[in-house]
Amino acid sequence: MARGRPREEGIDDAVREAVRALLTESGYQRCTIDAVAARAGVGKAAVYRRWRSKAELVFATVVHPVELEPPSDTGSLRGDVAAVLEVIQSSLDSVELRQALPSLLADVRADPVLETRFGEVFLGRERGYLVQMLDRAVARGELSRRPDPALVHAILLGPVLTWLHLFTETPPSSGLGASLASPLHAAVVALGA
Amino acid sequence: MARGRPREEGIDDAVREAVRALLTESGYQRCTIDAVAARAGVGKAAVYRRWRSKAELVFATVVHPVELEPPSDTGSLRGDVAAVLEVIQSSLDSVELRQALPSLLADVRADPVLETRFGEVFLGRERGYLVQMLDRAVARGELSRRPDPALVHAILLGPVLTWLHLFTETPPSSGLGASLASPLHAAVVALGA
DNA sequence: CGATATACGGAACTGCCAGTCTCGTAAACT
DNA sequence: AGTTTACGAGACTGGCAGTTCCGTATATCG
Repeated sequence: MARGRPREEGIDDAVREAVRALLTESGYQRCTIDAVAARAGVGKAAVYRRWRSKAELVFATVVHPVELEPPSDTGSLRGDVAAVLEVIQSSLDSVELRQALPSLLADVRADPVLETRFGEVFLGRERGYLVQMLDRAVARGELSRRPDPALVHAILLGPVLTWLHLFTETPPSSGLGASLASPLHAAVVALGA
Repeated sequence: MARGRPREEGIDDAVREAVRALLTESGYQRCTIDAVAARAGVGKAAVYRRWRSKAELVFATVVHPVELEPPSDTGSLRGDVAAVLEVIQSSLDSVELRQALPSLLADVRADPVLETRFGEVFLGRERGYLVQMLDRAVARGELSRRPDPALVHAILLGPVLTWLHLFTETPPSSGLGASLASPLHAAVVALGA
């Protein structure tokens, strides 16, 4: 049984909401813990009682809750690739995440615990889905052998990530995922030929 | 004519060398200006007289000097794509740059002047070369129309960048650029069909 | 009931680091 | 000789992450 005064309900959500608002309004650097606590109407200690660091708080707020649904079996590799690209893109294009990502990645890289968790939560899960997708394609006879999943991962995730975080221009009107689906399908096919 | 005591020769190089050493040994965060100045046997003022900020110093040390040579005309789109991938990869896989890039990108994003210069130096030049490559392919009849250069840029740069900065695993033994050449050539062909 | 354990907001405090400024001195120009 | 700018050294400012302490509130255990 839990001893002492229990954690107050609602503080977790209030803090996370404050983080999202401040990230959107001011970006990662000016989203300070003091500002977050003030905005949430909470003491700093209550924040640090729940998350070990700013990076962990932001990670838990904007990355962890992203539910990567397993992309459904669309019946063809082409359809599966298009679906995966949509999932990847939609998981990356929230305003908060685009604001936070460069600095967050830097901080995550500096914290071994967070780096491991990032690898598992973000990359590992996505990689697993890709393996399923590739195995289905092999079973259908669309690929003669299963290509290196890491290469496929880089080929599908890389262009989306790079566009959203390095390029300043707006994505093509048809949508980034849609524009990439056809060429990247061809790339995967070439890898598995 | 220059008034007053002239800048001392060699300080620029000594500082840049100290930056490279400290980035390699300790990473961006612990590569502090105090440490750089001490290592170079120089006062902090001499550093700030030459570069406006830490981000600008690191940028000038590890990004600016990267000479992106125009990829030569290999006679085929396939060869050109392979050559471009090699240039991109080799411009990104120095130890210092891999250590610095996440934090450097975050700092560059926060400084409008640097962000503009980064876009011109790094992205703009590369983009120009891609346009030349695509125009040659169209002239040869390998592509029926010139695809959106920004999409091609994302497709070629994205996988390399993502692998080097997000993935912890080592590149395939044949080399990252070589492994990506064939599938990404297929992607470009699909885009320009 | 009282003792204990944990939570709360508020605020003071530490430590690190980027960036600025000052001092005494040196090296060029006019 | 006088002016201007550079130099190393080091003091200083300011912002922010993270810690600690205070007075208080709320739970369980005996």
